[in-house]
Amino acid sequence: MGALSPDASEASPITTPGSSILERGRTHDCGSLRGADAGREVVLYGWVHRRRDLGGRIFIDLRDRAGLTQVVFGPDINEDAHQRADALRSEHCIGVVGTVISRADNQNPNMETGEIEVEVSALEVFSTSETPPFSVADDDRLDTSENIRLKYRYLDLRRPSLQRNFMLRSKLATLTRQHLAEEGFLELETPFMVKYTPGGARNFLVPSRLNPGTFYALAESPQIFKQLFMVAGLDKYFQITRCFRDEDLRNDRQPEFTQIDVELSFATPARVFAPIERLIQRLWSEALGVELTLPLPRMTWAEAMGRYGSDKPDLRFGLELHDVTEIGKTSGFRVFAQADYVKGLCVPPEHATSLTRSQLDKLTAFVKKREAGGAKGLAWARVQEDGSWKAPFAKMMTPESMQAITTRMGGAPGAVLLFVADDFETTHTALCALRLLLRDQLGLLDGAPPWRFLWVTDFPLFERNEKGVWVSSHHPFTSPKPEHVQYLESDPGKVLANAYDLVLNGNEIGGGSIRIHSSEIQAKVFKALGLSPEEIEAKFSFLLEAFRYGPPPHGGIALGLDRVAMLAAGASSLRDVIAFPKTQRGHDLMTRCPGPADEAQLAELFIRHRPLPGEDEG
RNA sequence: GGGGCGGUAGUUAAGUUGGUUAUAACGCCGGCCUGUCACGCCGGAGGUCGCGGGUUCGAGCCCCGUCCGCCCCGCCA
Repeated sequence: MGALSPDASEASPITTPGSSILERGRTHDCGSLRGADAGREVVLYGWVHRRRDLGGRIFIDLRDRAGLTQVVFGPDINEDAHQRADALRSEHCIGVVGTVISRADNQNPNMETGEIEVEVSALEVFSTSETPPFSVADDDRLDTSENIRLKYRYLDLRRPSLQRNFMLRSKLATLTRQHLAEEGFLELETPFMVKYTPGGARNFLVPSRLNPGTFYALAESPQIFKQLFMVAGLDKYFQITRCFRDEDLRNDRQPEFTQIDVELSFATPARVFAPIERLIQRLWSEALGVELTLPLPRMTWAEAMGRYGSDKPDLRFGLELHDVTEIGKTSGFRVFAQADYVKGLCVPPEHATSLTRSQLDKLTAFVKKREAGGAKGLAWARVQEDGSWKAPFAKMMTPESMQAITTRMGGAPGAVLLFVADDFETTHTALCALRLLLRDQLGLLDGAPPWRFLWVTDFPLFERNEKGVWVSSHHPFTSPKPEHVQYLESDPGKVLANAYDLVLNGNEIGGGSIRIHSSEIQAKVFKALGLSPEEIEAKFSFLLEAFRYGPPPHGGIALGLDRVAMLAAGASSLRDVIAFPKTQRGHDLMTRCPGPADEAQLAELFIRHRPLPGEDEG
């Protein structure tokens, strides 16, 4: 992995005193020498990973991004080099000339290059390093805070584990280009500086100096442009491109991120899925050595919500939701009888033993929290040996209903049943959150399959915003399923879309749709969204105008390269696969950005800053 | 906008009921060491307790404000 190509095939003997080791060129990287290379004279470049000074013998682990090689200094090997090696410290950047020696019975099995070491005949210190704020060499047990890492990002990026992430990311990007090109896709570019589009994600604004008082927006995605490529007949487009969204950040959300953006004409969902599945299969095969079977599984949004309470279910483990609403109606227990939905999880006996009373109380408190759905409560029951329930509310339930629920949920003796009874949204949100909490608390991923991909299809076309107004779930150009066009006016909530997400292990890694190419249907969708002709004209006139000139049926998808890389690398944060990420407050701690602009610059842009909160006017 | 956790030596952490010289580990510096591989041994240096204010005879510790980092909700595909 990540071999660095040599600058010279073999080290030439040093004939000129003082000749630079740099001039000679490296013969090998620090990860490639093996026993078979014994006897060669080599030139290596790298950083001092670790130093072990035994007095008459100084060992240095020399590091570059390809690996580590032990180099040895001694007075009997080379007096001058040994003396100068005395001053070597962590992270000095050096070059060495030396002879590869087989370590025979003294090999280090923990190192890839442990069969050999290099006896150094000449050392050149290219540059010294101050004591680093954290140890690059202690990569595997890194013990420092995120702000120190981000402030010294160039040192953080020296850590082998992060270098592995970025070498993997590079491979994913290269394979993506290669694969999509081979599938006949054109790599085309779209502008970053675009027209501001209200709605959807908040845009970053870029003031126009040439047009005072006006602004570009940084593109939140190439969406409209890729559709225009289709109108243009540049069928089968892709791009690995940056997108910008001025929204609050998360572990898996950065203000600028990279999408693998794809669009094709004469599209059906299946024609979008096929090349993307082959791409995913190739990425996993060639970058990770994992063979995936195609087609990837598919599930409708309704089924995903019903079985997992989520539109991005983690399929690596079971613990599915069971619907017992109907049985609840006649159960005698008013909480169940009066709820819109009663659904539950069945924790099997082998995991239920750790669910003590105090644990169950904690789970109850958890589902009541706002961020976990804000359910009114959690009802729990233990299935006894005879099939009866031990539950605080058991005496209010009819034996028949308890038996029916146990059967429905597959509750063996010893299992714990957990119920939420609430409206649709709360019930599913709470049980989804609970399911994921139990995944981690009960270790349900032990021995689970590592990669579970899923296409989630048939999303609702609209959802209600906080004001109860219908808004697009995806974006306003997403096509309704043909058989649902009839409900656009009468019952918008019932309309499903030709929209889909690609989910991996409970993470959304991509999403797309078949677009509307019919002006009549587009008009109906705009109408359902309550957009006036004036608004439509102001926001989308150029696209609608383009659609007057023979737009092909088309559709596409965008994959989040950062998230794909994060999951493929086994990283827990997007920051570990983005070279120079922002903090949760959008700061770059290394460059101290964002920062104020000086008055002259603002004046040139005809911008005056308003008083900040707490700042006096003028 | 909201909730939670955190900020003490270069780093990571401990710091009792508010009490006299703020501890430890790693790192760093000096010395010794020819087979280490997280080398070892001996010695040493190192502090704006995030910042500002307050309470107090006395504040790392209590109170108010503020900044920063992380996780989450809202927001965002």
